Amino acid sequence: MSAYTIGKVAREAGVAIDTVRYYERRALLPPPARRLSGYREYAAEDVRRLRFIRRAKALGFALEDIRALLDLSADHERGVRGLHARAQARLADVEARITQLQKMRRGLRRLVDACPGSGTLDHCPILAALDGKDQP
Amino acid sequence: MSAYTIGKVAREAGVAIDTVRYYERRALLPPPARRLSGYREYAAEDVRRLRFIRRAKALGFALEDIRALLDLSADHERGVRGLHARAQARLADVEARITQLQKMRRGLRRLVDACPGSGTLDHCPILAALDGKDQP
DNA sequence: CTTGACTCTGGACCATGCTCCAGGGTTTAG
DNA sequence: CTAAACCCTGGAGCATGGTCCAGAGTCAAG
Repeated sequence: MSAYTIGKVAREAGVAIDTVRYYERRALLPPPARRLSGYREYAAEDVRRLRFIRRAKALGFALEDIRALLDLSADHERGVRGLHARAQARLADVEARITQLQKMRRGLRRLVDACPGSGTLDHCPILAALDGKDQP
Repeated sequence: MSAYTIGKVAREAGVAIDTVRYYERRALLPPPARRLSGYREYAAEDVRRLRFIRRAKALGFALEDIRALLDLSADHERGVRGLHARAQARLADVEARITQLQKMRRGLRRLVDACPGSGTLDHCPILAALDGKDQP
């Protein structure tokens, strides 16, 4: 069992040292073992966990969500079901965003194409792109 | 021209009153007309603008980005030169966001599809999928 | 052994995007 | 006319997700 210092585990996982301690405070990482000196000691498992957190963050999960994901991953009763549901919810959200952004892209494209120089269209296609009745 | 009070415009757009004033400070909304009493007076256009802001925010745009988009549309309406280039820059930004979200979608789909939603954690690939060597 | 790199704690600080408050004045329904 | 509902300003406070710091102790290479 190679043991990592906080600096090592941070480098391996690609995050800042302060971030590691911050995640510990936020309970995304369990309180690590300590040397007699008080130095934190991490294991390879923690590197994996940190990478998991980083990737989940990149997928748009909030830290609280990620904590929930990690908790579920340790829960043999409801773990799998919960993970599946949460990933699906996140997926639905991402798909909705893509749809909206595509609308905005159409609006911007029209703007770019339609006014090579100047000339006024009465209605701006950008605002119109996201127009619509109200239940976002 | 029906005029809206700040409370009305906020309700119509689905945001808080304080948020409207905050957006004014951040120049996402132009300084509105005032009554003699000092009360702000808004028009239907402002409701539209606020809704746009809300939706753009839901898409993950920062307020600064949204301000840029709004400036673009305002400049469009008054035929300002240089619009074309800026619109193209915004378009590139939106396209980058779409690409990024599509990546997320692929990642999430892999998780959702691969996970049966039942069974034991050892068979749930979500954790495994978020694991792995490092090149995010 | 010394020196430079590393780690500890607790708390301050940052940017973003609100949200709330006090202590006023204004509007409007009845 | 009056009470309830609304609006004003300026500034403080909050949640998120970190980031930085001082002042002190620890570790490892040479």
